Amino acid sequence: MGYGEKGGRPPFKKLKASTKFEDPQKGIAYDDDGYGGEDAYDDDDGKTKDFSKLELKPDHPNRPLWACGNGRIFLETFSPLYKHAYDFLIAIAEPVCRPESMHEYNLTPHSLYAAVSVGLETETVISVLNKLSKTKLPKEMVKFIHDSTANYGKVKLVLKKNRYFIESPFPEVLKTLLRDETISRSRIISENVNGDGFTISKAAGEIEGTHDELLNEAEVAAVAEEKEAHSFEIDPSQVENVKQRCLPNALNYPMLEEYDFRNDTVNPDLDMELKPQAQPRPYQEKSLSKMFGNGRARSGIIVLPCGAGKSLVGVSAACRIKKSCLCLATNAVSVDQWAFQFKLWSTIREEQICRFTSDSKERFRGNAGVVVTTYNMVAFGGKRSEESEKIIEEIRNREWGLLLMDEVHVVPAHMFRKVISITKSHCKLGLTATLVREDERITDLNFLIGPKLYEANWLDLVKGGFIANVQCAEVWCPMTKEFFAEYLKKENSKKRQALYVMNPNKFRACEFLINFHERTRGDKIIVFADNLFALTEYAMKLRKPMIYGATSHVERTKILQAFKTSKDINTIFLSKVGDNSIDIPEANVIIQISSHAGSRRQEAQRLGRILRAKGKLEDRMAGGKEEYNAFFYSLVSIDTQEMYYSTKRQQFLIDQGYSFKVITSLPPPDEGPNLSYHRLEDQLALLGKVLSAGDDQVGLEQLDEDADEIALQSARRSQGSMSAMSGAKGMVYMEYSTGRNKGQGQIKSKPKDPAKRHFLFKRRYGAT
DNA sequence: TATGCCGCAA
DNA sequence: CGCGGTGCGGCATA
Repeated sequence: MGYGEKGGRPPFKKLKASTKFEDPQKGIAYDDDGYGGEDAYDDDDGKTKDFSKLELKPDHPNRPLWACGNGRIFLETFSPLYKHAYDFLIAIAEPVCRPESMHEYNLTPHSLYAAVSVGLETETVISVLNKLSKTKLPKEMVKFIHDSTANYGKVKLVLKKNRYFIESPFPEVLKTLLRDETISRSRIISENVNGDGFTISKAAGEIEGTHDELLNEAEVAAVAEEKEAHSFEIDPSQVENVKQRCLPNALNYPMLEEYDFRNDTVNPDLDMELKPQAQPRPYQEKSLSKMFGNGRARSGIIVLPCGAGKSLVGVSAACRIKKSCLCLATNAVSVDQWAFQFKLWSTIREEQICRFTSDSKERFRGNAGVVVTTYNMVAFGGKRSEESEKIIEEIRNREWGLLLMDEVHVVPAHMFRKVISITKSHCKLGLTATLVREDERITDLNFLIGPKLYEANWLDLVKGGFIANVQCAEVWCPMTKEFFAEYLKKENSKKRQALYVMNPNKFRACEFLINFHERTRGDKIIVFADNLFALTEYAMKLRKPMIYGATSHVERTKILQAFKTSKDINTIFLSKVGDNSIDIPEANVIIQISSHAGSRRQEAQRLGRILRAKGKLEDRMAGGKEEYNAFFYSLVSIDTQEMYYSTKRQQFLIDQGYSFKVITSLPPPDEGPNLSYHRLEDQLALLGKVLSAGDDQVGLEQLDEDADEIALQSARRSQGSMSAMSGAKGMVYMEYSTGRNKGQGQIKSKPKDPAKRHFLFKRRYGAT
């Protein structure tokens, strides 16, 4: 009995025969590839390191993949099959980490869901994986793929004449779904039903000419399968709930949403084509082929870096569907840009595209058109002006062919739910530069919009010359003695932040970098600071223009115009306003002097600002052979909290495939006297300013609901001078504050964030 | 009566 | 949790 198994397949002997490695663990442990050792994967359950089950194929050097039993897949980027393998992996797995020579991917139920959504079949996934893999696929992996995909693609959500239907070729599947309480409650009983209570219809489907070779077989099979479809109707307001019930973590019949736009005779056509000069690049074409692979429009998300031309993808999609399109952006500026892009790339007529924002309420003529507006306008729940009320009513009542959603990663999930419940659309396309978010709401996006259809690899786009080649560097600035002494004294995180951001050595490094890039390279520089105080101090001292929230619209455009055109304005300072929507293609250097506690999203966004620099830069540097044409610096004060956050952000960039450099000697010693704050007394003056400003803010923060405290604070502030504020007195105040809290027993009900607590108190509170 | 600017709310 | 965006009402201007 036991012998049968053993005799059938002796894995160890076979392994030894087929490789020259004596010890399989050592042989495949990547150390020889300089892959960074095993420590990086300690978070795993340990299976990653257990390579004993892998059997190397005789021709393994020709195959680019390592597949592990726990769902991890590693891809050698130097393989001649890299391109094929990349396209395939990105379709079936989640990229974890994509450095230069080795990519890491993870198979998840969601990633496999996405794979099936773009038309891949279970057996295709397994056979292609097997073909690319250096080893025979682990049994666990094959089983996992089978288990995860068995039910995918069996159920569809279809919008017909403003009514939603759940459709499937398998009536027994529909019965299974209806056994779920949520779904059966959402059902609407309609006429024309058969004995099972389902409507039967012909589900026709034609295949479009161009195909991805990998998808071809699967698609033919898929189309052949659906000769007739059974369906039942559901309540439009319950669509999201029903979708959620169908997800892999619940009933596990994820619904596909596809729009058979060519056979939609109910909704009026919109006459628009791509202009001949609009030539999508290969990766843009690829995104579109994933979306339209089977002649219908699939809902989902396309991930392209900023500056890689997301808008052309969006406009192209709208031009293929040729139905009314609702385009959502994050703010009014972005709305203008989208309207402009539609006019630029497509033949849409002026009166058929309109913007809907607080100050431009346009309406399109005829029975179809494109409306560009913001998420806020659609989701806004408060009282609207009469005009807005009318337009929003039109948006509600219309059946949209395409719901085009820009920057889906920045929109809160509840906003999406609202938008999607308000609008009725056949197809939803989400565009984003990154799916990384601090909160883990990505999974929401998966069912609110659809699976990820395509994700471009940044490094490949760099190599293809489509986006700029960026040098990322972290500049480590030592704290000056005086600033560090104060830093150690402070417990309040606000004050500490002020100190490490205003660190004179950081300022000098910043000044040096600006001078260097302005004078020796003729670059255009953006300096980012989250902290308003630091932003103004830096900008004033260096006499550079700055833009923040309070900067008027007129002023903003004036500054940006000067930055773009004038030879004299080469550096601008931006607050968080610059993170989104301010479009500055001219800039090719970014310096961060402070950033939000390790927000990877912010990092990606800012990096995106300079990625599009490519084309123009080449003109400017004609002849000179530059390896890098864009620069991204993060300035960090050594031995402060910043160091902790920066690790997180670094990891993000490394995961994205950027090499990271740490610079420790900026500014160079001989630059000393040429830069600000060379003299100790200047540094001390700055310190005084920081301390008093910090105290002021602390005061305001503590004011809240307590009247006595307000009186105390204003009295304290009226003492004014910085000497009264600094040193011992500041400490006295802190003790007073914590002591009071403790006395009233508020610590239990309202504990302070551990990170902000003074290290001396941490242990005590933690213990109780 | 149309327009632009400001402060407020969530 | 602070900062920024957004729509809207109110107010003043021409």
